[in-house]
Amino acid sequence: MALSSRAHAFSVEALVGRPSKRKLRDPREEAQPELLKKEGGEEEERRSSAAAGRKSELPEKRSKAEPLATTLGCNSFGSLEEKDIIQVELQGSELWKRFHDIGTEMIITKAGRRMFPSVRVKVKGLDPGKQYYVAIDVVPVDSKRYRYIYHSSQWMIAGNTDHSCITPRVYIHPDSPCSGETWMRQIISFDRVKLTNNEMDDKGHIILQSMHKYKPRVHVMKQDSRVDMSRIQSLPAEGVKTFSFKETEFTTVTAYQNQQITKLKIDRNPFAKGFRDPGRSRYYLFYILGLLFKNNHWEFYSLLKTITK
Amino acid sequence: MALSSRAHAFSVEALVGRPSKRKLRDPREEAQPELLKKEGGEEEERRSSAAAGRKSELPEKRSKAEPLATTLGCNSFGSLEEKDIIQVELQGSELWKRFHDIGTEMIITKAGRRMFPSVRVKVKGLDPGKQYYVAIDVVPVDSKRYRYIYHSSQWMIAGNTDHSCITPRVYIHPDSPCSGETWMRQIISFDRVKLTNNEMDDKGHIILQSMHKYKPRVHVMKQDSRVDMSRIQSLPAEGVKTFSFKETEFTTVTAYQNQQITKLKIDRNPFAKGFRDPGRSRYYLFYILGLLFKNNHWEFYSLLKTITK
DNA sequence: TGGTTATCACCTAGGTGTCAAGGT
DNA sequence: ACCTTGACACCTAGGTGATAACCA
Repeated sequence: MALSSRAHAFSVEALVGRPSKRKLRDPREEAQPELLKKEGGEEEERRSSAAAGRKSELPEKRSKAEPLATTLGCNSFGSLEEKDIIQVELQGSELWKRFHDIGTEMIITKAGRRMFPSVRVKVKGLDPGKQYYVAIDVVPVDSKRYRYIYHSSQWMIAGNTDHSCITPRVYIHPDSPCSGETWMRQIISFDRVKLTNNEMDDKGHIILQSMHKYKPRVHVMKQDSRVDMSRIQSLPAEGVKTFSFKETEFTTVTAYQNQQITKLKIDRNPFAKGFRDPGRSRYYLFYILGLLFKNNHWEFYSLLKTITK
Repeated sequence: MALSSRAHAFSVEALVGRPSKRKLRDPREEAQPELLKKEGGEEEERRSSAAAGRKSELPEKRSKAEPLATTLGCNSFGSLEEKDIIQVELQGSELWKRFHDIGTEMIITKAGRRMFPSVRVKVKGLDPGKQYYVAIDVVPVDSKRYRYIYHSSQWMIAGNTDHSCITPRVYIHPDSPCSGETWMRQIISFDRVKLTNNEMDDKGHIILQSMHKYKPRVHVMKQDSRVDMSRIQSLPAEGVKTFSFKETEFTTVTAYQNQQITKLKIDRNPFAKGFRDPGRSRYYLFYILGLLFKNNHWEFYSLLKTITK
């Protein structure tokens, strides 16, 4: 029945509170999957010509036609039996770019932490009748370890790391396997992927090292009934189309370094709503209202329940 | 800012409250999947001999060895390439039986309602290296409509219904497809299946008619790469092993009829914890404590937060 | 010093039975 | 008279950044 000292400390803090400095910004983008943005998906390991086409079928808030790299090769999957023009478009790339301009950071924890923003894509050019797996992994951008310099708000190289001996874990999209038709009809979201710094992780999370630069990659694979894809932990050697997006690069951290990143995360991630400034901490609200209901705790509580809904 | 009249009505109700009549019972069973019980899985459409074996490897609270029907047929999947002794055991059948003895009721709603208890099974006898789908559906037990007679606490036949023109929807376990090895290593839970009375449901829920008797069936199917199993809404004609359990029969309702069922659900379903009697309704607790903290709402609130954690 | 960890208050998301109102 | 519906209080489950303690 004793008061938690932590709770009290927290509430005092809340009373002092910082004033609201939040900028007014375009809401949603991450929150509303139905608002699609067109962005370029760049195929990795490009072996064949890539057509840089312009895309503008869908309306955009800020019309920004970006070059869209499409795959036109005919050597994928080791056969010629399909049109073979697979495109992958990043969704919500406006938000990704906003983070990228600051220097995206992703928290990694022992238990596993989701990415925000999450990787969401639309795929085109699949054979509607065929079965595909869609997967994601995260690979190092370089072999450097980084350090954040507060006074200059910059990331500096702080050393070298050899990633070559670790094969990245692959997260297979839970809808896999699924027909090309179904994949193409929906936005493919990897919002449940978790990143961890625990090298002994046994929950299938993606294992990364803190203070390093990485980029997510999206893979599209045709079903191979000889392999139990649902349980593999690394990619098959062939028959895989791989895409990545410059704006999704990030630096792994165990605590945010750049406060602008923190602010943007709080602003956009619904789960961080509790840290958005105005009305921060119900303690304060409760305290003020408490003064108004000195003699009727019952109505006090009822009113609070109603207001804070 | 006005007080919700509903909220007030509810709180008055809470003050009056019913006294606790809850019986002391064995906790968990549904809540703890790691406590396994052995029960008989009875194959439907039995074409071949079934061995009624005794099972007692695992300890039971009330030792109750039940006949376990196993499938020994050799005509499944249209081939002889496997051992073909698939067993399916219902998990948590103690709880199912408790409900069954009263007369299990399942609520169905327009939006879809989960089952409680949920169907959880263990499968044996699969080919570890082969891929399987595991699915569930719910079929009528008879063609009768039922009515609950309060004063006699009994279900009576109230009319006839023709179910013959509707094919039941199938819910494919989200882990499907998966290797026999993986299926056999885990408890297969269908806790996310939802039942609905909305014939126009477009969310893939299982559509049932209220006031009718049904039973869930578990299906085990070998993967057929020619069919996109992930999207089918009805069972394939062949290559399917089907199991059901007498104790999982239930009557569909839109509101519970038998109060013993309500009590047992509240007792066992974690999501109904708010209706367990002692301490029911925080309103009451808040009110009493409010009297003790007449002059310090701040500590009042802090204390409550601590206690109600 | 600089990075990591566990715990916390605060959220989102959604599964319960209750109740009053609606429907047939 | 009996069944259905929708709003609601109350939960479970779990995703956030803040914070302080910890560690090398």
